[in-house]
Amino acid sequence: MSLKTLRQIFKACAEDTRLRILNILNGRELTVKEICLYLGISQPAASKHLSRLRLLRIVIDRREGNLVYYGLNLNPDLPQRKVVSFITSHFKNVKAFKKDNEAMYNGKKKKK
Amino acid sequence: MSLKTLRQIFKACAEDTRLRILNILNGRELTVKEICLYLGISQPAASKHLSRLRLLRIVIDRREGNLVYYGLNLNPDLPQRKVVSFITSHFKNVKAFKKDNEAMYNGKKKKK
DNA sequence: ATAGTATATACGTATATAGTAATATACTTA
DNA sequence: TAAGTATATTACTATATACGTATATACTAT
Repeated sequence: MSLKTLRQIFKACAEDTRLRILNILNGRELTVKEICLYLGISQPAASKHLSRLRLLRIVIDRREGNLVYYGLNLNPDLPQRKVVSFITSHFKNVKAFKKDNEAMYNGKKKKK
Repeated sequence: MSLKTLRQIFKACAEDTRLRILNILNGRELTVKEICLYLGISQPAASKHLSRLRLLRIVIDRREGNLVYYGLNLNPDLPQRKVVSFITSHFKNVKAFKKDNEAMYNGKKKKK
């Protein structure tokens, strides 16, 4: 693999909102609207971050009528999968991740 | 750990030169000058990248007379150590890394 | 102290990108 | 068809940062 690819993957993960997106997408598919709701971010912001992650094949999208579902790209051959698995498995104790998970299970925007 | 810390660590690793520095520092200490030589970069560039890695405690420095030796921070409790170990263990096949390793063993600036 | 070597910092410039607001597109339903 | 909902894109602004040049600091040796 190329240095450029490795750098791009790390860069894509080197941002708060995108890290939070990767965390809540771990193990499930979510629509853009749900992502906005759980993370408390605007729709264009979510869409732009998701676009970036999608272009790098870190996430994959699937349209179903009106909705677009996003999920982690689980292809085991891809280096991006390695990075995402690394994040989701080694950094579960990040406070912001825990909060987002709670917001997700409550099905509403996080309070604090 | 905080989201900010995680993001900063990833950001610090999301750059070609810094990735290359982490690769050649794996398993050894090098002076700034050696790093410049092996990677073919200017001294201020090396110094600035090293400064950034040092502030995040990804690398540690040790002055010996005129020289400053840099090495990876091997403290096993630090999350930054996890990230660096992940990079050095999972991405050995990056072409640029192999070239840099050859340049290092030849003790001179990489040719191509 | 002076000169020489190694390293760090400051400054200007160029580029990337995160955020917001507005608009555009895709699809559904009436 | 028109209206409504979901998503994507564009245009703008602000901030971050990578790079080169020049300069400053730290140390050694004479």
